[in-house]
Amino acid sequence: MKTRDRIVLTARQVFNRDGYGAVTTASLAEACGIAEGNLWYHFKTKRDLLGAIAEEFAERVKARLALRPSPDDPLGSYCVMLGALMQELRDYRFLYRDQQHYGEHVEPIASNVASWLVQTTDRIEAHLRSLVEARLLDWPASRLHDLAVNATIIMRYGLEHYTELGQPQGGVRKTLLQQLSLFEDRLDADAAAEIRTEVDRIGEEMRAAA
Amino acid sequence: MKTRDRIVLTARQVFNRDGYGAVTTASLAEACGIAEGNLWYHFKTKRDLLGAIAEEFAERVKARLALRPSPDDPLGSYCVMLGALMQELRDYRFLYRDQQHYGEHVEPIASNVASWLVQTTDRIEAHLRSLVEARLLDWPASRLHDLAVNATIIMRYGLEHYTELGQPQGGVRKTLLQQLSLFEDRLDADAAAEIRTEVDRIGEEMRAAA
DNA sequence: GTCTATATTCAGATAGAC
DNA sequence: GTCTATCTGAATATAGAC
Repeated sequence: MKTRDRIVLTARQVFNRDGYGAVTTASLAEACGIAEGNLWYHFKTKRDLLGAIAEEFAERVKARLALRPSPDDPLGSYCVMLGALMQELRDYRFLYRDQQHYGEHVEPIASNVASWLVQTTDRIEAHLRSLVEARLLDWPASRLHDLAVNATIIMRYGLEHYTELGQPQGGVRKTLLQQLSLFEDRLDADAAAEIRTEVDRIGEEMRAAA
Repeated sequence: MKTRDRIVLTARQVFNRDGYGAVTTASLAEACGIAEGNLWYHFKTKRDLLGAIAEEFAERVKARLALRPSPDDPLGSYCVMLGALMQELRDYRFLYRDQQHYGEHVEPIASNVASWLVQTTDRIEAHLRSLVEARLLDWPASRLHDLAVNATIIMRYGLEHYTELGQPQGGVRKTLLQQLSLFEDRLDADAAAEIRTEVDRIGEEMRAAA
């Protein structure tokens, strides 16, 4: 693996763990196993390194927003979207969390974050509507948007919530189950069981890769 | 107003606006209209100043957690709790938001935050149960806890959510309405109307005091 | 209690050898 | 491309006069 790529990867991990502001270039170089000066060869400023991570992030967001509901398999495609969203939230957690600290002017995030959030809710709403159309979910169309907004907030902040509770272990699974609780009672029983199975699988998979 | 109190008040405001880490002691002194050296007379370190704010905060949390449902007026006492919670979230926003940056070791927050959060959910659940018992809300007891957790997350992170959406104006009102959408369809129509009236009042009051 | 002047610390960044 | 040595600037904090 190229040194530059290793820096980007390592930086993302330590930023997620310790926070962008708390990570010094000295400690980052040590974590990468290179001299601090070498960092400045690959990235002219700490902010440039952040920009490289931000571009990676933008690609992931775009790919995730492309995950639309499939008419053949509304349940499966919904679960795929859930997995991609939670993985993104965990892998780029510091970007979601430390905005205040690294400042608001990191492109391409700054000019897109509001739009991405709107689209995220929009996709969630589309998936839920697809479940309604397949008669797996009994939910009035007029209240679908509110449900999607609630699901967005629960998932967006779920990991932070369980960390604050002092129970970060299995946060992905807990977050997804909490989101499910928004509408599980109106869900077809078999569909609910299938989602729960998928949630356990996603939670397990992401616990392993943590 | 004593200089010390003015420092604590001003610091809270600029920390909320700019973030704890982004506020330098120089800029804080300027905002207070005093010399920087004077700051060090009143507080030995920046962290001590943070501690003073944190103690104020702890008092507010305790007072808010004491707001239990009243059997005489379940609806009114619920609305009072909502108002107190949102005001606390807005007045001490940076404490909720910047934890990563100021570090986790600020007492009395560090050792209490998890417990406070549990109790917050517990109180919300008690208020909702009280609405159920008064037959104003139709909600199964078995799903009451999930509802309370969802309401907690929505309110805890609502202001951040609308800020991220680029729509911070009226965030308190929007957050409370979003929380209401979790269960409004199962709520007695008159009760729902009364809550909406109160939400508008709280939102207006807190917009004025911003 | 409040001020001005100064000290300390350290993170971010540069220079130049290898 | 990587290293060591060094610089700069800003933020926190101290000293001591008023």
